[in-house]
Amino acid sequence: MADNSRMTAKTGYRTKQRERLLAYLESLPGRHFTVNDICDHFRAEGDAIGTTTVYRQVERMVDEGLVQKYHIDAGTPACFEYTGKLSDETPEEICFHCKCEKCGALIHLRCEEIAAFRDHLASHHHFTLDPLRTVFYGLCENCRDAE
Amino acid sequence: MADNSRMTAKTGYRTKQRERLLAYLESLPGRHFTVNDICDHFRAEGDAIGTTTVYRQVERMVDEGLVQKYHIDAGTPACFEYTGKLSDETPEEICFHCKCEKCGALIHLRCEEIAAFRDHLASHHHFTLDPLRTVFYGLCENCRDAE
DNA sequence: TTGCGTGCAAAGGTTTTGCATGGCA
DNA sequence: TGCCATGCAAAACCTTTGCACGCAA
Repeated sequence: MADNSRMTAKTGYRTKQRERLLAYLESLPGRHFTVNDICDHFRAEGDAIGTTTVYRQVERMVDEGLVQKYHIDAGTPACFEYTGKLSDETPEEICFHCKCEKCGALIHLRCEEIAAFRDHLASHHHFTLDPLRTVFYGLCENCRDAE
Repeated sequence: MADNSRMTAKTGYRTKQRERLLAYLESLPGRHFTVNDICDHFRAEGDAIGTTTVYRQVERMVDEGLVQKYHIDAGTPACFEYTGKLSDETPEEICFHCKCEKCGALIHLRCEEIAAFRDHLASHHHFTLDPLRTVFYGLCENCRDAE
């Protein structure tokens, strides 16, 4: 590890597909996409990008820190979200996810209490919470009221 | 929905496969299994249970609240853990789970900050957190130090 | 020119579904 | 008896890999 700001190691080519993909994800920050969502978008545009390419490029962007990958549930496709390059020192910018067990709604959360809870876990229970992997399950407002 | 304490609606049959499955999971509480693990166990015993049946029974147990389901990574099989029937009305008895992504350690937590965080989610974000389904992923003390 | 990127096809693995049979109540 | 549960086979599904061709540097 410990390779700092230099990313000379492996920059990769700037292909047309990568540029289009990046521009699309960048245009909708904070929104979640599956690989299928992305492929559908470009197919609808009339200039499709191969599924394999999307998988490989998105994986590369995750490695580069431009895109976050979330595993919401087994059996469902992985979700990707453009966040831009985040510093390791500003984890507060990362948002957590709440998933409704009933209607399946996915809610983004970014508040101080969560960060505080994370700090509590670290300081009192020596557990480093991973916001990218952790999903809070429960009931959203509508589904709770409907019960 | 709104079927309260009566579970007369759908109790299901008590088949031999279900009893054996339940007895096995019950005998190793807190340990997690994949469907394949379970099938291998019974195949080794010489009296196999069909994969489809295991999937269906385990899913039913999750619905009944006897078993908890979570997944570590996309592309890997889902994990199941026997927890027994927990009451919805006794949150003090409910503990949260932290799972180390590296060594797989499962840590049980029960502290006031978590309850406070849960209240915050409910009052400020209108989200009712389900402690039985939610697993916090991250790094345990040892694995974090080893990084 | 060199070598990575692309995309089709096919494989890999997990989970679900169709359907005939068998067992519980 | 009626109906659910079982389990085999096959499908559906997400993701990865092999390989020939094309494009960036």
